[in-house]
Amino acid sequence: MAALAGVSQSVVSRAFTPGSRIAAETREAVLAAARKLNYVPNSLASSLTTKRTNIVALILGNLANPFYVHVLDAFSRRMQNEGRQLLVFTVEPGAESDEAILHVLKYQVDSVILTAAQLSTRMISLCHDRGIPIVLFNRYIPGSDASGVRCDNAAGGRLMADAFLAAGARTFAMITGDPKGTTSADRVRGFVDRLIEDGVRRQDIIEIAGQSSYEGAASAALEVFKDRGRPLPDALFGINDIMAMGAMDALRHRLGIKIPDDLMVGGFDDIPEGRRLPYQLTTVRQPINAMVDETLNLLHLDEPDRPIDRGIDRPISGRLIWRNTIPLPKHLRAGPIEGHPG
Amino acid sequence: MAALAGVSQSVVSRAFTPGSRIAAETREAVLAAARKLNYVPNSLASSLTTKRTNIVALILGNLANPFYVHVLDAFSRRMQNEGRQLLVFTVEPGAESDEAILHVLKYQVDSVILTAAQLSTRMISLCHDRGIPIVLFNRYIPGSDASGVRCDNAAGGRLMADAFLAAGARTFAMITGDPKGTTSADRVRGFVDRLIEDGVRRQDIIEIAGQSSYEGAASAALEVFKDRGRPLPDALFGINDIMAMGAMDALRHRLGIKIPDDLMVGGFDDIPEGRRLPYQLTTVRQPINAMVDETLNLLHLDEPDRPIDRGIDRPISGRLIWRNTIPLPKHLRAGPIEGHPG
DNA sequence: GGCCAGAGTGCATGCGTATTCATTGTTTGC
DNA sequence: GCAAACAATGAATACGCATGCACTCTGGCC
Repeated sequence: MAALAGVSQSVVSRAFTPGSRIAAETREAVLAAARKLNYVPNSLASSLTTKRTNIVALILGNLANPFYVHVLDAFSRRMQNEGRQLLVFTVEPGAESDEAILHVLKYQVDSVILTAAQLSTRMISLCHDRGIPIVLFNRYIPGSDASGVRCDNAAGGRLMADAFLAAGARTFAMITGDPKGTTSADRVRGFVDRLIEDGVRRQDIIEIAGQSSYEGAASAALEVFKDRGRPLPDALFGINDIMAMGAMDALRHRLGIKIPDDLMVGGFDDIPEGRRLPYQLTTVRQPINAMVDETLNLLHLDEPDRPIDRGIDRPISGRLIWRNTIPLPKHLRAGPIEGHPG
Repeated sequence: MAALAGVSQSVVSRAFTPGSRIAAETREAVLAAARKLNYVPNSLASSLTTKRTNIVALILGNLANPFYVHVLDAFSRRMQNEGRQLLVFTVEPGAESDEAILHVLKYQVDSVILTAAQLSTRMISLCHDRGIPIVLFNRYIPGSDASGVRCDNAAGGRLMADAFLAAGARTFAMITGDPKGTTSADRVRGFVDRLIEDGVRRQDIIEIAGQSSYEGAASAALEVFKDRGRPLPDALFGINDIMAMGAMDALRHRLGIKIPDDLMVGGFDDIPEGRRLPYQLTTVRQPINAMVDETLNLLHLDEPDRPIDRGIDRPISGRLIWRNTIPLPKHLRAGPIEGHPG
């Protein structure tokens, strides 16, 4: 202990606690001594009394989707700026997060951000009972107590349908991911609803189910359209960008399909990878930064004693980003379009 | 405290400590009670006595390079299997990690894995003095006390030179990243040495420096070759896959260069993204799993009292993976080639 | 039947810090 | 100049758990 700096342990503690009763010069002296002795306070020991660890659990399910890498990056930076760190838990894509939560509890994290798969309501109340807020990122669990931040996926699906319709498409395919997740389902719902409203016939909308990954989408798309197994629709909606990219590559390079001439493609997320030259993917942008902000708001990390927000749902609107995989309709060609390269 | 299960606190502690003196049935009873009460031991409190937190710090510099995402994923899975978790620290690419280490110390991590940028020797001894091992992943700091695991980058550079030479290239460009890192420099050194040995003239090897990212490589490559600013060499060595991919896309889509007909391209890392159809990148594979294994070996997480390994350097050989960005020389066309799609 | 070994348990203490309370020294107000 | 308010500090305690030590109880042995 650095009480060898000539003061009591209490004073050392106060020196490192902003806003505590200590003379400015004493604090300086203690900090100087600490620097000399390479002393760093043990924040785990302090958590015994304060009940705050400044550790936030981030449960990740699918690092194969770059979207979640950017989410991780965004959270990590924001947390670090506020003196907190992320404890990362990896869960197999599609698996339950329940076991991960049990480990989370051992570490006394201040709160939990869940980007992965499913979570039983039992685990949610387990955390809530201990005063640990959970925020579901980009998913929600119907009827549960957990709060969530998400893109308004249904509205985003509608935006994509609008884009395709404006470009003249009348037959459609959707390539969808995890059937258990609400995210994919909501996007599909908004998309289909809008098409039906416009008079598209149900049989002109086919669904292709694949693993939620580049490779999953590539092989699923290939399976359906190879050997003229099915006539090509006008438009293909990838339920997220990485799947749209996988499908695009497979169809172009294996089947020689031209995009957007033979087939229009739309994605969802607006991951930076989708902007790259081989893709130039028209997509619905998820406002990651706004979603991260809103998540941090719901967590109320600075107000430990605040009662936990329960069951709050914060849908945030996405925006359509026009690029090259859907021909821009004439009436939109007037001014410069955001995200459009030329 | 769950001592309300009819036993003393010591017994509860022993029930959760494998190998401690406790009757099997007592343990069962305690665990049953714990389950009923949703009790989970506070592993931070126990760290006060045991000096083990089961937390390992992972310092990341560049999540924009998918290679490090895969590294993160691999470490996370391995750690979780052994009951440990990763505490993630994000550092600006190219920045010092010193400040991050200061934060690391607060959390009393069991050890540190560093994949980012530079670290002063002062910080290294700071950790070592506290018994915290550091392993540098894919980098080393000459003359320092820290141990490191890395791909044999110089040898890998030679492999790539071999491949280009075998395919008949005589003029070369390299697109390089972080000038402060040893990784890029070693690959360049091995590459150039081999070329010189083969009689290539120095003026036939140009170096293009860019930000170590897809976008950085794309714009750097474009800058050099646009408007016929320079004659195209026979071959381009991207110091890592993501940069090779960026350069490929820019040159193909902006300048209409055909790969490998107009220009051969080689990468380094063998990230899964490089296998995708638009790239089919010939590259040097970094054996991530072996490197992760070796890192865990050096950490000796199961032997806390073991003296820290100092200054150990573990270079692991990479392997050339032939795909489509370098034409396969005739004498290699006999059998099936690993990684080659057809 | 008496002794001893050993298993199983409880008690007490320590880990490093935050915080309450009491104490001391200092300043303000009249 | 004196009382009262106040600022700064130290002593003591609590946080949740691991662990050394002492104790009890059981069974085995001669």
